[in-house]
Amino acid sequence: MRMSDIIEEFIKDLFDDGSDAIEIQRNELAEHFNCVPSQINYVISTRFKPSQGYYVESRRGGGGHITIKKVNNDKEDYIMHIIKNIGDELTANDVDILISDFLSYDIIDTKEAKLLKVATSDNVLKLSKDLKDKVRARIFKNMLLNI
Amino acid sequence: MRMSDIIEEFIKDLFDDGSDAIEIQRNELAEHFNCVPSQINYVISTRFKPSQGYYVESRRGGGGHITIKKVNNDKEDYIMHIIKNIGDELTANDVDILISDFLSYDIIDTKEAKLLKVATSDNVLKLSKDLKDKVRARIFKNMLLNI
DNA sequence: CTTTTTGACTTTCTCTGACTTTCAACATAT
DNA sequence: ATATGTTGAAAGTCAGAGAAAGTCAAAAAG
Repeated sequence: MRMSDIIEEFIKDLFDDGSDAIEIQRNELAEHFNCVPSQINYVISTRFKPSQGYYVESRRGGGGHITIKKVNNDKEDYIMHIIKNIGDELTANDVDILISDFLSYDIIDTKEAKLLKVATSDNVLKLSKDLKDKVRARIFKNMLLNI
Repeated sequence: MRMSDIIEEFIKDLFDDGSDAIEIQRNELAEHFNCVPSQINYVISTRFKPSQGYYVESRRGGGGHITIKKVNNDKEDYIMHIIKNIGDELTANDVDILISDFLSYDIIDTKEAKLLKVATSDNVLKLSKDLKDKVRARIFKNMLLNI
């Protein structure tokens, strides 16, 4: 079996504890596998591309490291699923419930939550009941699509 | 973990009581972390730059010290200024112009831009002309307040 | 030919210490 | 009493050493 495949597998196993980001040290890992450090770069650039669902960051210098994040696209699936299930109308209360769900599933961050909430709040819309819930549904779904 | 990161964190924790300015003594801090004093300068110059929202002053000599102030960059002032100058109504075109200004001044990022735009677009609001521009103005201003 | 492996060279970030500058307090001379 | 000099206690600067990671092209393997 190829070195690269072994290293790939090793790195992927690091995600097994359920964390969505792991950190490695290039030299340390290279030493562990008895290969040159740049082999690690090779593995990362061929096996942990964005198109494969990973996002990579790094820092050089003393205490430097490489961080690999798993970007789960279940997020998008989940959002699409929600959007499909939101009808033509949405109350402010519905929005609150959805937002707190999203937050607890890490679908959105707190800033996005605030924006969603404020853009769809009764005070901001200030429309008649029948219009309000319809406009709110449209704004909410369209914003979600862009998160 | 790097020395610099630890010192950075320590200093940032000093702000935790809500104060917007803290004072340290370079030598004392260096001693506390068992590093050379100039390491403190390094941390300050790399982690407490104006672009990161901090303003630093110091005094040498007996009883000298370093003061670090948290400055809310004029980003907020600018946003407030804009909000005040937006009237009761706002067209989709106005929004486009404002958004591209914000982007070029780094007041918002592209994601926020998308959310602002989508939440205020004609297609999403789908309201009569007179209502539309009023609702749009309210949504836009309130979202801006939360960015 | 394509993918993998290797290593020489580069870039970035951190840490350190020697040397410099500034300030306040105290001392001395006019 | 005022001005000047001295000293010690800070903080500042800067360049070099060290610690990672990045790049790229040649060699090797498949």
